[in-house]
Amino acid sequence: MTYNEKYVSILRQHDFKVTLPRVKLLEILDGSGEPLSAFDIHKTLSKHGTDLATIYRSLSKFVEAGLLNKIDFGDEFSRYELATNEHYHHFICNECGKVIKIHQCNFDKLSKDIEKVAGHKVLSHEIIFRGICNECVSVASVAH
Amino acid sequence: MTYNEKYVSILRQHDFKVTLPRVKLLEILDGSGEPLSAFDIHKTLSKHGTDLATIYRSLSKFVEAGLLNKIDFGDEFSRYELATNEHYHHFICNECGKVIKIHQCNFDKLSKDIEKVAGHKVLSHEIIFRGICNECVSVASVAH
DNA sequence: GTTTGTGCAAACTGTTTGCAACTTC
DNA sequence: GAAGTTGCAAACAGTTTGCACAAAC
Repeated sequence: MTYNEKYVSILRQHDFKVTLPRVKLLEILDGSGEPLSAFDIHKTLSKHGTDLATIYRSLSKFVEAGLLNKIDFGDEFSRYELATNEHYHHFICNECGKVIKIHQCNFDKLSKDIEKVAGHKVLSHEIIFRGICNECVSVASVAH
Repeated sequence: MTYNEKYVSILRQHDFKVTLPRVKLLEILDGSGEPLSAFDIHKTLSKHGTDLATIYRSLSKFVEAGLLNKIDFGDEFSRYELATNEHYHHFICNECGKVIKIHQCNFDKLSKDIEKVAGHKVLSHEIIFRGICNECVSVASVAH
């Protein structure tokens, strides 16, 4: 079987065996602009006969290997996205549920402040913004 | 039965009937410096014969009423804390697991930036810091 | 041929729900 | 006494695990 070379080489680099469920899983996550749940991925992968258990097993191995990030928005399930070098956070639209990347972040300064004032060593931070996305904002203003 | 007047009046203010599980639940959360899970609360309340289901029911009603905040740190369960007017975030120590309130926050500015640049209306934000707390930092430095 | 991954079914864990009995107001 | 709350048991949803077979290297 011949797979998309991009994902094959990612898998090889991490000493993972190359299988259809894994290649497709990476392809799906890479193609999606948003973090996806195991269920989201299963919607597509089940067409190839792939089981949810297999998806969960790959997801957790890939997170462990640093290939994926696991994200928790406080709703029913965890979501996963490809890990990159970019530093960003997530904005969730209250209206449409869309998840948007936010690149603005002034946290180096804030982390240093916390370290100085309280003495805690800050190693990482996650921010979740909630509100109304630009598209839903304009829909609302037209409706009125 | 006679209960701590503080929690009785909170319940009355929100039109909740005053019962032992509810008064004690508020008392436990108020007494704890940290957000607690339903299980944590059950550890104490089960001594009075209170069921986990009752705790979950009260927690979700209280969250809905704005009395409590529900917090998700991405581990197995949700945590709850009394809602206050203070604005703060959470720091989780990687070593001891302690949850510490962080009052520093420069987000009004950042939120305005996001609104200006991307057009999303930011209504709220949650930040989770992770690292090593001041106590664990000093233990580590002594150990070396 | 050894190691690793897979599908299937069953288990597990945090949370929710149906219901009849019981409290609160 | 009407409305809301409780304990118990059973259900539920997302996730994990045991196992025998199969694919990757």
